Amino acid sequence: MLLGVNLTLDLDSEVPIYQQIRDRIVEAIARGEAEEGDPLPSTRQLAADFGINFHTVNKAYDLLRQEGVIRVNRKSGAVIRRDPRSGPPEPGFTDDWEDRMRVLLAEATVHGLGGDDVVRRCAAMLSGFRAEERTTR
Amino acid sequence: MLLGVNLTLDLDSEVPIYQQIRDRIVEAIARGEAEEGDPLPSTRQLAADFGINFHTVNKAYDLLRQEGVIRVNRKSGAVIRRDPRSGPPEPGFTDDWEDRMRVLLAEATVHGLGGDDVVRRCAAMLSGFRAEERTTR
Amino acid sequence: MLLGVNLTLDLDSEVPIYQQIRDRIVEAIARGEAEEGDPLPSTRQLAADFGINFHTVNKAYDLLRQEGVIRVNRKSGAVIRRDPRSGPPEPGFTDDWEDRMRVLLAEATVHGLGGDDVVRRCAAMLSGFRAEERTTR
Amino acid sequence: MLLGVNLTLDLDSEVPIYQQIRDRIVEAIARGEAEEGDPLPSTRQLAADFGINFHTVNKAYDLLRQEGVIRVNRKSGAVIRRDPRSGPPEPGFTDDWEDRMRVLLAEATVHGLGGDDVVRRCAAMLSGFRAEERTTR
DNA sequence: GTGGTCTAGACCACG
DNA sequence: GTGGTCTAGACCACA
Repeated sequence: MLLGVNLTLDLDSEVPIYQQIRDRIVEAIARGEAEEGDPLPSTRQLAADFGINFHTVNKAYDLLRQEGVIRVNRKSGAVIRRDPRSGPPEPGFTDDWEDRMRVLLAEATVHGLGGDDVVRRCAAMLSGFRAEERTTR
Repeated sequence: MLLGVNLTLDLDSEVPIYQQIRDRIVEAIARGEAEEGDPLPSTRQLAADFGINFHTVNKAYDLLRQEGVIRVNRKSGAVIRRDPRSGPPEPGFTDDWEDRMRVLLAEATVHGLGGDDVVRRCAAMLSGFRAEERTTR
Repeated sequence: MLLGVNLTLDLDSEVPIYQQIRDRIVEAIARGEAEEGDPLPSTRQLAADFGINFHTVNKAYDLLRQEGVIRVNRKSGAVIRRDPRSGPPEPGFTDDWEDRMRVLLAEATVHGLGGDDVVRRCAAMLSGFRAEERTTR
Repeated sequence: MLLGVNLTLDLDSEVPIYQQIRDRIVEAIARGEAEEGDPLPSTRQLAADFGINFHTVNKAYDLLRQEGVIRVNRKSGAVIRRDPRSGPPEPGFTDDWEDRMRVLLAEATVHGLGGDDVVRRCAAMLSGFRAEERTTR
């Protein structure tokens, strides 16, 4: 699967570019567009595709490597490391994740999104991941 | 309701302090600890309580004001503007919120948190908000 | 304690400069020259002292942060996080450490350093740490 | 003694492959699995066994040759040069070795491994070498 | 004044 | 051809 060509970045966003790259790749893996062992574009290639500096891509890949999402091999570049359904999360991840989720849920609540509505939207997005997964495979 | 005394900030976190203040206040409102019209602590008061610069608190309040969560009067200071169940979210909010939620959900999926587990945790946190709400009123 | 002025770097070494900075700081902490909460020089300051780029120092500090050795605070810069005697090592550290130690011990053995000699030298270096610790405090 | 079949390499490790080969061979010699004059597998043979480039193996052997661990004859290939107990280390080796050991010991100290614990682990690994040595001969 | 981000370009290590 | 290191300088976010 050719990852990288279908990423959409907003170079003017306040969200750092390297963070956007990381987010898009995590989403792509969740959607099942890339599975364990699949290669990512080379840092310089991806940088050229988006007209950004390769160091920026490098930082995104390094972040993904620290998170255990990809492996970086000197020869073949970066490849997907984790399969979406490869066991329970690392201890420590869930706590941090719940903290961030709590803020996001509180925000929805404060802005008038009902609890049922929120849960429905989350479930929809999650099954959206699985639906794409079935299609692209 | 005395908001502010029970805020917990981590001055060494990588999350900006003004963001933490904003997050804690949003959470408190979601939990129903403050309703429309309730006053927030003065910026100088809150800054003194935590030994931080009052400009930092100012920035947090300004962010909340931009988000439509509080109103700032010259005389009476900052007060809660919205009630958690006072109507549907502003147009534009939901799109942005879903973008951020999608990243968080993808992250959970990639790290091996099952969709059912995720939905269950979200629902639990949301009903946690409502439970506290009932108690504190 | 003024850390940084007494670091010695070899800019021509094959060992990356950022790695040398990291190593020297770890050694200084082991020797007790800096304890929990002590500040490190600012990245730009340390870079200027050695005539190197601040990005290089940045990378060293980032490495130390990932290892849990320092905290990086937006206001006050980097400070020592771990105290040399603050509890057992993280799980996973020891395995990796033993792998590296095994190679070093094998190397000594192959080059004719006797096991007793090796153990004696290690013990001497370790008590050297403690001795300095006692002196500088 | 058939060296090479029991080497375990991690092609995805951040440690260069040639370095891993060198490390494994040094460990094998320390364990007494090979003594002075014993042949190493041919570079092409070893490369084929692991599906790696034979230049990589070449680099590892060249490194070992520079370190004085093996001799390379045009005809008979690479053979072990030193016996683990064939005399004192070369001048210069010990200084360099102690520098690297100091870093490793400092790291253990900083991460909370006690000095006694460290010495005990080192002694255990060293006698592990000698135990295997006795068995395999 | 602190660290963080991004760009740009050079050189090296690895395989 | 791949990633890693280092340099250099600009601009921004945070407190």
